[in-house]
Amino acid sequence: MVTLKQLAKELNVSISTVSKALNNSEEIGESTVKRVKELAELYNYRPNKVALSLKNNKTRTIGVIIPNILNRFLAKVLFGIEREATKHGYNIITCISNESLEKEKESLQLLANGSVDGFILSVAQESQMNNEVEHFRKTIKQGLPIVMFDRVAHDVLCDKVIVDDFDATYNATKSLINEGRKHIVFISNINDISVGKLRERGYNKAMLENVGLESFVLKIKKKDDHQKKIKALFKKNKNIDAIIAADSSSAVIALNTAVSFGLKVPKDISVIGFASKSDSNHTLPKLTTIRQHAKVIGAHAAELLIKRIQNTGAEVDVKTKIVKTSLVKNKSTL
Amino acid sequence: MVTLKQLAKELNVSISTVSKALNNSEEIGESTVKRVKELAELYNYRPNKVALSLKNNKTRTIGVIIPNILNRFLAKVLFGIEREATKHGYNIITCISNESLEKEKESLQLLANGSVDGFILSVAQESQMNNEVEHFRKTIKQGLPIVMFDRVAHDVLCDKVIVDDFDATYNATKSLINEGRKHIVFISNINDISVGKLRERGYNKAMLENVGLESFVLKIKKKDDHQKKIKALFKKNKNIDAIIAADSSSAVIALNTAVSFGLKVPKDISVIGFASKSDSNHTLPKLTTIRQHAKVIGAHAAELLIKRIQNTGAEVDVKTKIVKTSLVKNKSTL
DNA sequence: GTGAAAGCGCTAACAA
DNA sequence: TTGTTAGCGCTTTCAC
Repeated sequence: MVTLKQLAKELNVSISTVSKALNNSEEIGESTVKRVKELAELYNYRPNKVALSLKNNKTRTIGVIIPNILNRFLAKVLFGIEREATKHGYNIITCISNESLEKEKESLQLLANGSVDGFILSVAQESQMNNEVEHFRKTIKQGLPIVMFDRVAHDVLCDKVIVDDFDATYNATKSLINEGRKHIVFISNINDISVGKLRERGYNKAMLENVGLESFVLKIKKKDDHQKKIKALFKKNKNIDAIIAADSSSAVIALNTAVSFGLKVPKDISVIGFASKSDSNHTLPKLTTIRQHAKVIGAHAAELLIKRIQNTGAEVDVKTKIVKTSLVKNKSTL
Repeated sequence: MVTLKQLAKELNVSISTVSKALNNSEEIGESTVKRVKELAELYNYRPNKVALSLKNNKTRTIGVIIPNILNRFLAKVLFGIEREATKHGYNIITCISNESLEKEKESLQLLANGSVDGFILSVAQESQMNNEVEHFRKTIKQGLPIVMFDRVAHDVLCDKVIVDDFDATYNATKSLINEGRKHIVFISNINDISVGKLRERGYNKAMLENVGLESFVLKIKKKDDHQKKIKALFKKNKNIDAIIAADSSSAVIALNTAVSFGLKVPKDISVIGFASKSDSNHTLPKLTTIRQHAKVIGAHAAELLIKRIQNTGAEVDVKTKIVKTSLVKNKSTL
């Protein structure tokens, strides 16, 4: 990499002259500016990012801590973050907590050494289960803002971007009830995390509001054989006529299992699930889904963080942005 | 963030004393070391990463350029990279090229300003289609090593990690032939990229080797309705008894379509596809898959890059590592 | 055993 | 109009 020093030497001017010329300072003479710019162009000069970071005490880099990159929703949020960040001239350093509290803490600490200007994260399952939030507070106290999305720690004061999980499941369940479904089962593979619980509550509320309907919740644990559990459900309960799934795996497996059991979807049974467009394009019939607009969530998170980074001093109140889900009706419901 | 300067001031010693004490230099007196370390601990001192990077002209950061984060395989490789990098004390800056040559170039250029010590990347579709490699060469010439994985540019001199695409499809096709299948269709959604072409060739070779068998390739384009195309295939060709898919979408859709057409899988028809474990767990019957060991690929790529970064000067020959796929037989084949 | 000073690449206040 | 200097945080050589 060429440096200002080398350019200066070759041009027989001082370093600061070169710097100013490149930054279009009014101070420098026209001809000098031209000479400098030409040489810089020739050598493809780029200001050293590290030096700038040190000078400005700003890295223009965001730390993103994701619990699981193989989760389609989270990957999509990351995509949204990356795009928005790039638009504003920020890079992202990605860490994967792997749902582990320890790794989450480490990543936070490691990047809080001047590597990043702030964080965007979704809380690891383990952290949520243990209700551990001190590491977040500590980071914020150090002057590094955090924006949480999806799985947030409600008792940490910071910007948040969340989904209307409760309402989404409530409304989806109601739409199943309106179809005339009586035996609606809620299946969830994510009961340990905040959003999973919210979704269950939304379902329960809708069911409770309708006399004669009884809640029926099937919780899948990580170690369970997902397919087996759902097959067993169908075997034991022949009268199930609707499924609402809190996660895409449960939704897809439930739909495919129903089909393989000879049930007609959606005639005999409806299926709705939190899932992506791609999930719904892979099933036959196409799955009716609750879409979370992951990319939008990512973009909002990035935007909130960047605003906060650039507003240090001006103590703005923390914001919680709710990104509404959409119920996209496909062929797995009436 | 606390700096050495602040610690030095508070302790009434010089900055260099503090620095040496923290780095366990023999020069410094025992008691001083103790005092320094205690205060550093108290203030939770961490050496500023940016300053170190500037000093050492090394960032301990890897630039990763991924064409598409929503592709499960690529996401998994990223996971592998992140894990290996973290193990070696490296961070990763992730850029998503979105299959665009322009974005790929930009990311490369942007990060070549001192932000990273090297790159790991998989070539964007557009770059492969246009056979554009100059930006890679330029980056390498600038002294920033590149490791390519999966979709590689064969005529760029750099380390590579690839999959045995040709052999994998060849062998998988042979295993279908050995099952007694006669009408084996190859479906691909990735015919524009290098690996897609290799996979097709492997299939063709196996078919050509067996008299009486005829190649039948169905190419899906990005803008096509994936489900419709595959449905039409089954409608027009009632005698298809095996599918081999170059990508997971095609595999999953083919399997589900076959089932919905009343075909018994695997009695009437076998399905094999390049796919992940999770894909195969979502279908009924479970999909027989060609596994690419994405995490291993990521880990190898990171390892290769880090070795090369740390070996500057010692001009090691470029390596191409082939990570063998495994054919995991599930219930969609005999 | 401790400190001063230089230097990594850059910007900006100040001097000339 | 151009140059000198200091400083961002750190390490390291050299002096004391």
